[in-house]
Amino acid sequence: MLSIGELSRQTGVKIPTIRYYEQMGLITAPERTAGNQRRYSRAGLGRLSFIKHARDLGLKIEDIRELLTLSAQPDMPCAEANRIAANHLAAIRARIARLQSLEAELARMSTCSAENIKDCYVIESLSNHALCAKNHT
Amino acid sequence: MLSIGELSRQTGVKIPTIRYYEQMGLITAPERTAGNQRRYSRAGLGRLSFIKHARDLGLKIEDIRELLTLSAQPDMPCAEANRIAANHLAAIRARIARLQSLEAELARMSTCSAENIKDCYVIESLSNHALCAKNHT
DNA sequence: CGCTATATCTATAGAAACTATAGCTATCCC
DNA sequence: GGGATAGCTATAGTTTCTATAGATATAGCG
Repeated sequence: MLSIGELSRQTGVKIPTIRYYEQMGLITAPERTAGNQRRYSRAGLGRLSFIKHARDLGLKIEDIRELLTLSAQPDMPCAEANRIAANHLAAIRARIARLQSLEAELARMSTCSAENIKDCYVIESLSNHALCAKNHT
Repeated sequence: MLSIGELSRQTGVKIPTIRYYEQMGLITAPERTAGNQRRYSRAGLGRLSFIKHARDLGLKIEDIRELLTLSAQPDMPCAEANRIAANHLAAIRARIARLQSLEAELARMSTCSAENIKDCYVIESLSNHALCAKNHT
């Protein structure tokens, strides 16, 4: 049985965020001690880790809720889970592409050695329109 | 002179967002028509594009405010702008790495052809802890 | 010129996903 | 048993927008 603090340490999810998730119905309310403190089981840890992963990977709370609902029904076909994953795949590939062009741009920028702002790559680069259509979503 | 709607179309920033930026002091209040509607100059378009770029690239509003302030002082050294860019570079490289491992994971996931949830990659992958330390920030 | 469809205006509220605060209560450890 | 540390609830604040309502302006057409 884990206290909320331990659960937080083990999952990397902050304490108020755990309580927030409980309030949002993403995790089920855990047992309480006689003194009203939350005590989490191993299953609770697993579920929160699942949520943490999914959040880190950019899934929205509502998507996660769907996945959790799905995963609670082990005999349903997994097409729906696939759909959710595939949706995110497209979005994520777009993000990667954008970030990579940004990376190049920033790398160039941060080597700028101009003496003053008017010749600074950073400013110029952010002002420059030429690459908009290609680089941004 | 551009109306707010045209400015929105040309920059891809939504109208309420433009007004929000004005309220936040990121862009200066533009001229108004006799009937009190905003009319933007070419300079206004440039500035909003700058902001749009920076936001797309993940800079926080406060960072952008700093950059805008800096760029208004063309004789300052650009070390500060460099610092901001370099800061973001590290963060962005980390994000790219994470997203790439996610991409692989999702790509694998979304090819899942299990008949039902209990064998579905998507669910399993999100439940699996083994790769946490490596894949997530 | 007048009319109507479309665009803007302000002010306010709501959304998403947390994060922080205040004031009070449990637990743990020596 | 007494104090440090951790947890409780409820509420408010943060960030970056987005939506709505009700009123006004502007543009295009005949």
